[in-house]
Amino acid sequence: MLIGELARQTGCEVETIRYYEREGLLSAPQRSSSGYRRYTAEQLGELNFILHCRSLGMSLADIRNLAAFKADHDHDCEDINLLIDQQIAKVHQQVEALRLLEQQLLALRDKCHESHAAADCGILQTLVEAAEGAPCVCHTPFGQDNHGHSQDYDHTAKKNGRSNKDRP
Amino acid sequence: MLIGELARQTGCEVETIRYYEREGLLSAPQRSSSGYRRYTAEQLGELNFILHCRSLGMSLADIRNLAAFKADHDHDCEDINLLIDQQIAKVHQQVEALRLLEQQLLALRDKCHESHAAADCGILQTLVEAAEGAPCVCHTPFGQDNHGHSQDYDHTAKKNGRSNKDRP
DNA sequence: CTTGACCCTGTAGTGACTACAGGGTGTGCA
DNA sequence: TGCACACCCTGTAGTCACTACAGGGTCAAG
Ligand SMILES: [Zn+2]
Ligand SMILES: [Zn+2]
Ligand SMILES: [Zn+2]
Ligand SMILES: [Zn+2]
Repeated sequence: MLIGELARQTGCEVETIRYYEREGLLSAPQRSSSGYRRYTAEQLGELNFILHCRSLGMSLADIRNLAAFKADHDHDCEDINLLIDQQIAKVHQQVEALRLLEQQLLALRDKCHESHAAADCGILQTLVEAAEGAPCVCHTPFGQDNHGHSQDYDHTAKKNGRSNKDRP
Repeated sequence: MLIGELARQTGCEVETIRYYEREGLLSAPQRSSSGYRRYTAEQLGELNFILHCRSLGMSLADIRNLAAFKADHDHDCEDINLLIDQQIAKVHQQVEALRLLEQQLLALRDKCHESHAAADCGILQTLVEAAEGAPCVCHTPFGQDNHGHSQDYDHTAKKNGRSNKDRP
């Protein structure tokens, strides 16, 4: 099977397959005399495994780990569970963050109903005033006194909690 | 005000401020004789505006547009509403996609309860069998006959209805 | 013998930053 | 005066998971 056929069977693009090989996720296939990649059913399974994991939102690093666990049959599956649990936690946090975001955007959207000049637009006014330190519908949940607003939408929280001196 | 002070007041990192200037989001400040950037209260507001919009999940391109609308006072605010509505739609789609993802991960997690060898792990078995074409708990919602599974987790959907990488 | 579909490698681009390298500037203290 | 040290500058390259070429080679059909 050539790469184009594998791409057709998996729904994965040719360049992505080559990328996975470069990244060491997909084992390097045999080559024809002219250098064409020749795939077997085994590699079809390998690629489907990767695509399945990707569809569950796993990073390529996670998938590499998972593939290593898969190869090491006697290894305890505790690490697999940990990986899945971390993935669940990550996704859950993202859901929560995005739900909050949606509420904030809806509150902001509610500031403008009918068409008018930008200078009078409640949305723009809210954004400009918030930039000057005023409380805003989007980041002031419910009649909350909000001094020093600019520190409140903690954009550093998105990274990992604290920002300044963290080194990965 | 030098760049470090602006960073302290906004909670934005120095390199990010320079990045915003390079990207044309923040107007270029005056320079001291030695080339140091000197910021005024106006630019503090500009930066807070950007950070506020970023905290609402807007892209830098959206923020650039919004800033242009802000400058053009007589422009109709219809475009602003459109931008916000699109942002809401985008976030909503992400929430839905991630909620589905969470359910899929929980279903998969449910395949393993107690610690055992990787070879016997229900999670790994599910993933391997799914790669071979079998239906899987994560992508077969409810006793559904699922032939040709590999086409089902439509990885192309990520292009339009983006999955999880947007909000790290 | 040409057309066109397919294959190869290698490089560069995406978004929104982050992390240096390698240098210059300004202030306080002995 | 010398020096430490905090801060500033530019420019480049890295992150992640691809995607998009450029510029070439291979192969079967007509
Ligand atoms: Zn309006
Ligand atoms: Zn707000
Ligand atoms: Zn298990
Ligand atoms: Zn599945």
